[in-house]
Amino acid sequence: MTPQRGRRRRGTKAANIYDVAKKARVSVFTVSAVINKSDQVSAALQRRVEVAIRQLNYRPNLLARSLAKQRTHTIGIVVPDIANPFFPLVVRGVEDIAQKAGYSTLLCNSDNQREKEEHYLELLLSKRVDGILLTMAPGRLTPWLQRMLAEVKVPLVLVMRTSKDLKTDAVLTDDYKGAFEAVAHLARIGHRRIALVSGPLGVSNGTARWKGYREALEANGLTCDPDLIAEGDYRTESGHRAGLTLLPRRPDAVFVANYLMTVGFMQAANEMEMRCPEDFGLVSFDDYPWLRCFRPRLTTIELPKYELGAKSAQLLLKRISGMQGRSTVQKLEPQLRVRESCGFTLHLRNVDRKVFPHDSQKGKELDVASRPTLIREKLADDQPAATLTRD
Amino acid sequence: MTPQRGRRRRGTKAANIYDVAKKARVSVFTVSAVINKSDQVSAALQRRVEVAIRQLNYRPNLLARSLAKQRTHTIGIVVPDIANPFFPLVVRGVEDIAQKAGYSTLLCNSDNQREKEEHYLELLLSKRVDGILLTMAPGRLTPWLQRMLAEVKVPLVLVMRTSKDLKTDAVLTDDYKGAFEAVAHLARIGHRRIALVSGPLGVSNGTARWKGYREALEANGLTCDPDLIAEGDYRTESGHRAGLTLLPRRPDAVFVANYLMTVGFMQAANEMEMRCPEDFGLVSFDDYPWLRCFRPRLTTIELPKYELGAKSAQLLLKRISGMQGRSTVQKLEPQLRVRESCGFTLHLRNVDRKVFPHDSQKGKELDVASRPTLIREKLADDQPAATLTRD
DNA sequence: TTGTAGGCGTTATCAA
DNA sequence: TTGATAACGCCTACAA
Repeated sequence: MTPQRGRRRRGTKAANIYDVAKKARVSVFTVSAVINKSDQVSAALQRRVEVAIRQLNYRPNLLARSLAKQRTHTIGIVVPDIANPFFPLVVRGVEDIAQKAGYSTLLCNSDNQREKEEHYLELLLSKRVDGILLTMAPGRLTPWLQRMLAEVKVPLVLVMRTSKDLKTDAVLTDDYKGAFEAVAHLARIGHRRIALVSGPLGVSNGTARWKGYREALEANGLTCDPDLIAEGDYRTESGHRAGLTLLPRRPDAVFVANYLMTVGFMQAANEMEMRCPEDFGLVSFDDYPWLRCFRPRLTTIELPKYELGAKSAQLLLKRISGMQGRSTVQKLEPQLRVRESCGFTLHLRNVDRKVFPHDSQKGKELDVASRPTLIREKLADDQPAATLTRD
Repeated sequence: MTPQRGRRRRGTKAANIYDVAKKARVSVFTVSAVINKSDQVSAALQRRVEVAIRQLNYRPNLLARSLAKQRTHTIGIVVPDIANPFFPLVVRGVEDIAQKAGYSTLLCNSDNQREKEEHYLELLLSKRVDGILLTMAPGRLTPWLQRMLAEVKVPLVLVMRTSKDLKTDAVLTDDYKGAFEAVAHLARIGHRRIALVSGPLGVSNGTARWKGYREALEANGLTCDPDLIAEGDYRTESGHRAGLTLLPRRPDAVFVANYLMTVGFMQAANEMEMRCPEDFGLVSFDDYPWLRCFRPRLTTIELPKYELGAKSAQLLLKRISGMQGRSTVQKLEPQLRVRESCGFTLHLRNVDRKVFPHDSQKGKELDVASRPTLIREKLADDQPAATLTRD
């Protein structure tokens, strides 16, 4: 009993490969071969098929193809929140690489909630994506899911955060180092009471940045005062709360572990009528193009977001195409970008101005609240012990 | 000849519905009914099936389901660039609504290139998405694709930009009105030579904002000087170029049609050592939380980004579930947020200070370069002829 | 209530 | 080179 494909009510649905075959008076194999450019079709038939395809406005059904080939050419990416300005560039990096390789990207927002995350992971597995990129929510993975991910053998690459529960590939930024540099810089220019607005400690990079902070203090002979530490959740409001708590304790400076919390922190400072860098120095994590043109211009640790996404996707695609070998952890280099929120020039004024010939040439007062752009940048190039940019 | 489903080499591949059926000693129908909660299964069998599902770690293959049901429960969204800070919130709005309705979201970046966009649209059609959200690239749609979109009858909602070529639903912000308000505000506070950094005129909201600018000038008895207009492409670099071109012509103020271009523009101002609002007033389009805490605090036209995405998705889902009726155009309301970049207080200083009792109470000099937060906000509430927020 | 078998649109195997 | 036909995994009319 051969299936009676051809007898479809014409016009109502999209043409399929059988329709094309019939119209071109060939078999479905031939059509399939033409579609997949399998060159083992005579030129004559090839042309006939192509004509039929055009006439019927035929478009291969990738769903059916995926089912047959057991390959969806789709990857899933689960991030906490695409609206957190950190992630768009990461996702863009992913999407660029994926699309070049013929893959589509399914986007999921977990809001850092384990439940949502697991829901999405299951969904992605059900959709039979070829691979998954994951920025894990805090907390531990359900053993359930953990087992499932292992059994199903879908390539999985962790992005930005690692997990004890998942022994897979990961692509990270070196957050320990970044935080260390940030705090070391603050210490170097004379700050003593350095506060921390930390990310959630349930997340690997939260603890990494926290550790960098602590060890940088230690390395600079400063003691770690618990009263100067506040744990946030990487969202604006937690930075705001941290500011309200910390600022009254009069730290010399503060290291804030991500951009959104810095925004909240600055908001708190505004409300309390405290100014940066006059009243407190600040180094923020994660840089954005617009930070160069608003004041106070933030001193930041730049994280290579696009590259992070791109590398993650590249690794994932390699795994998808069968690359074997132990799981890998790549760490990308962060970069200290010195501007004025750290209070650098504030200190310089009292210390040593002759280092900057450029300064006197300009014949201007070195006013922190104005735009000492060139001065700061010049200086950046001479900074030792840190990776700096010419911003 | 019944298909011999059951005889699969066990262990190597995921279990399917036949495996479950066999293990539970029932038919596939029963399994399917259980999976889809079709309640017409006796409790006993139901339990048997559920046990089998658990034992086999069975997970329905949504690919196969989609193929059978002709429904993928997936929508595609094509935006110019998710790394443009405008879009993440839009996408987030979409994703939230979609996921609540059981839909997944395929993300595509067109870079405003017709070619990429069309590539993605075709891909989405081939993937048989149930609907498409599209922020169109400049220029006209290929007649080819145009016809195809019509024939294939996939619900399509335009987001943020309309098109003459596509007679479908659209959800927009009222950009004409927003631009008008922005420029009218500048005129109202005394600026005469008002420049424009426009978006691409090949895009509907580019021309809408441009028109708003022109008519606001007219309404305020100002003439439109072509030398004070620069067309950008919504990206940072074009704003930078516009700044280098426009600033030497000494406009009183400038209206910049989106945030990224404002960033570029401010960068140019920095390089030219010109200050905002002292040397030029500025109103930017599109607001962000962090604009409240860096100086100059930008006066902006806020666009409801999240809502834009959410409404688009809602409309799309309705169409997907069969809603009939003529195509719709929804316009969301923009909102003027007065801060200091427009030069408001600068003018106030010379005009009328008594309006602000709060000011004198504070016993402070009204210094534009510092943080006249409360003053500005107070004032905002009294502003007529514009939708304002208490920021 | 449960089972059977055809259909969804491809790919892939095996003959011819 | 081509053709016929069995997977792929699920849904669902129709039968029992």
